[in-house]
Amino acid sequence: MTADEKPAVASTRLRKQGGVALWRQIADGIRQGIREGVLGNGERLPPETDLAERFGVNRHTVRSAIAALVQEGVLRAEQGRGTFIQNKERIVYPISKRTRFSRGIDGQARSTSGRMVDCLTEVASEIVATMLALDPKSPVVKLKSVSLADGLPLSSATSWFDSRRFEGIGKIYEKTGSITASLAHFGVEDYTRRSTTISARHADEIECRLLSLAPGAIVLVTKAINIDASGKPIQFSITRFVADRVELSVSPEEKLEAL
Amino acid sequence: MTADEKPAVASTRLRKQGGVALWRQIADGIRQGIREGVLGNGERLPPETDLAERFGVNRHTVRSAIAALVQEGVLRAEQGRGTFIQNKERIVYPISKRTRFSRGIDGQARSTSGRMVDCLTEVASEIVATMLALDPKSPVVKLKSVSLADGLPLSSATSWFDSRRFEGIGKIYEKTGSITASLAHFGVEDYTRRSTTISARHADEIECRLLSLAPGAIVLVTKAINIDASGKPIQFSITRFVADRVELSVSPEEKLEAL
DNA sequence: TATAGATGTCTACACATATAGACAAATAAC
DNA sequence: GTTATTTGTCTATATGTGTAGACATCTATA
Repeated sequence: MTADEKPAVASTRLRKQGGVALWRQIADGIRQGIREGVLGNGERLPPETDLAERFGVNRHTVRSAIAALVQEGVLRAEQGRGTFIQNKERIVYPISKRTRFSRGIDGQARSTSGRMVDCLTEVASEIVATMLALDPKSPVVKLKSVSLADGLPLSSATSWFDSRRFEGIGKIYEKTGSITASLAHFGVEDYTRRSTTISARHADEIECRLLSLAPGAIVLVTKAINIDASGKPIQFSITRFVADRVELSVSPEEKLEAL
Repeated sequence: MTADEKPAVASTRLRKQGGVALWRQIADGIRQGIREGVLGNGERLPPETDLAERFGVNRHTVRSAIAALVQEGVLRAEQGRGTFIQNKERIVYPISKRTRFSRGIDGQARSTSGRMVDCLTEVASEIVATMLALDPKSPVVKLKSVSLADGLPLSSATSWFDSRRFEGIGKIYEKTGSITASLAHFGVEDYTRRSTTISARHADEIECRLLSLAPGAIVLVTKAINIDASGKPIQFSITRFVADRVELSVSPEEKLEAL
């Protein structure tokens, strides 16, 4: 245990003049290193001078990065002692034929909840009408919500439902905080996922505010269609997951459960 | 056609002091707008003065953003005429039980190819050994490759194979440019995907170089295990997709084909 | 108590980013 | 040809980012 210690924080070489400040690249790097389990909860980060040398930058630059992460709640700095990890594991969110929010992250977080942000009835756009197999310009309910795990925002979702079939679903969701429970209220005993597409991009200002993210954060975007037992689409939703806190897992179907 | 025109480019409000330069945020915004189909191929971008007003920044800042996108090949600027979209559709990459690269994006690109970057035999890390169900420290073949569609880099993958079973797979892949063909060479008639996890992060310097990306670009990272007909893991791979050029699609299993 | 090691604060300077304004050069329409 | 529109280039200035060094302050330990 004398020569070279464990890497602790990966130092992939950084680049200037790319429009992304060095301190932000370093902050992202440290955050990612933590989420990938290089450093565990409560452990001490290497000293600022070490990090500066490792990343090949000035100590002040590292301090800017740390300051940002402290602001985010990822790190905790104590003068004279060091800087420590203040953190949770990245939650694995399974995507399968029977994807459900609360069931999916069950056991990974102490508490989960959904909060309604907005709900209104509107005329279906072309895309929404297609996704829900409705006539063009049918009335639809648009429900925007935020899901939390242990009090931290995990995702923000916008869902569309056939207004004629699910009128007032917003109020039910507001009470229950669960899509599954809300659909059950309208007689949907079971539903399955027909398709999911996944992409990734930077979070915009609204998402940053809604999900408590730092500028430049990444969101995983899923577009999904849920169908009822008869195969009719009942929900089209676009969900934005906080990429730093979530990992999507595409598993084989739960074959037996459907019987 | 007098009052308000179509939005053309979404102008979600920008933020300073976030460590990400305004011109980069604008570049990302325009690029995303294009990929989401707000503006079609060959169409003209609004004039720089308009964009500057729309984004609430100086014209020079917009010009920096456009310059970056021209460098990337997303836009083409012509003095006196305007700035035009120079673009391809985002390719949909399906992930299912029978995921295969060339088959997946078939029809979406005129040509697809795989190029080997590196191949070496190493001792399995703990993770790789677990994923391939091998004894700890077994010898494994590590194969790094880049996949292209129409000549543009689409993804970069690192795959591990049991060295005892697939010795020399690197040379076969180098010739064929196809994992499926290479596996077939070792008697693997068929294989299926057991699991896939998906996450997203910023590309590091190596990935930027390998995939011709601008700094700050996003990669979709999938970790997947493929198994043979008997259920034994034969390939563990980490693939980094260019988020701007790819959308992952999680579809229901192709039920009948397996019969 | 003294010392080493860690974070916190300050100054000074170089370079990148953003704003502001003016004008040149190419294109299209009249 | 003239004009309006649009991209390209230049200067100047203010602010943000990164480097460099010095020193203060807190903590743990000898």
